[in-house]
Amino acid sequence: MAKRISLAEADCPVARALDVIGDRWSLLIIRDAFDGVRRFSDFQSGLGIAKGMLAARLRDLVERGVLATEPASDGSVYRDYVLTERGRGLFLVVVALRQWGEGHLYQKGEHRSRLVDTAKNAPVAQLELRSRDGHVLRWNDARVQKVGEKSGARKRKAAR
Amino acid sequence: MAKRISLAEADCPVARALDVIGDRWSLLIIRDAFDGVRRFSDFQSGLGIAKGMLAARLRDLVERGVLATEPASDGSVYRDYVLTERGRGLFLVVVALRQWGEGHLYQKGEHRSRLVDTAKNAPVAQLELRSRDGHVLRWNDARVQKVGEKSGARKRKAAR
DNA sequence: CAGTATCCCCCCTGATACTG
DNA sequence: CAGTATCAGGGGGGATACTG
Repeated sequence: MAKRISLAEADCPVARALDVIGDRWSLLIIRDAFDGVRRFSDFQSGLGIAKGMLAARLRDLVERGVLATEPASDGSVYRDYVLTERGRGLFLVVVALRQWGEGHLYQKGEHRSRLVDTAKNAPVAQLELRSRDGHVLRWNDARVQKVGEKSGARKRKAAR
Repeated sequence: MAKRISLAEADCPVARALDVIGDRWSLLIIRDAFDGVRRFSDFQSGLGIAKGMLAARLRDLVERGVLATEPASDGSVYRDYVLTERGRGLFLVVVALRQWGEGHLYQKGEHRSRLVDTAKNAPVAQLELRSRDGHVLRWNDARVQKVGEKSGARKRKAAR
């Protein structure tokens, strides 16, 4: 009894997303994958995660189509773990988390890192939500509606 | 032995963020808080979460400064749970997750919801990472550097 | 190096019952 | 309604040993 509730079929994209990457380790693995980490031991030493845990998380992420295995790029007998298209789609999630962490989870004077635009080498990249005509949207400006729903129904971001 | 590793002091903003909201429920609670949910039972019925779990998660989120309690707005003896400044900072995280879930976790033809700009009532809001001069950054365009670090050191998104 | 296997503890998680 | 208390199961999570 008391089986863990699956969010995979929830009628909310946020819930479905959390069903896939809503745990302590998955997004850290994905963050490292964005950094170019591909090998088991590199994930393991970088994260300080137990090998069994790492193997389980990698297996799940592959199973859910976020990562894929391919023959090792260096010709060894082992596998590389690389982001799929679906996995690369998580880029903005990682950036958003990073931005929040930088802005809200450090003490004054503590060491921190920052996203930079490699073209300009300018440390200024900033994640923003914009409407199509270019103005920045804040929390109060955005709501959720069902696709195709007419503007009459005034639900506030229901999406349940 | 084998104590759970805390990520709270990790030297990576993503890890710190996950230490706070890296679990199955926190971001769903926060999503509902953005929707205007403030009461215990509203969270509970909306999420289908066990009461004990919900109480624990709410307590943690308050403890970590994401939510705050205040006297109930309707004058009852109970408390409301509202987002703090820090909590509101998670808006883009929720939006990013939503966007990813919408784009990658639904079958064709399945029902889905969408973010809209309430000013225009246009269902087109899109999260993007832009450099300060306005061009959209993709994964390959962004790296992480330590604050103040000169452009010499060519680490790819180290941030460890 | 890249895992698998095993052990084991703790805590996450849900269910139910109880209180004011 | 808004929780707290308690229970029970399973799996997260780490450590270590083992295999190819």
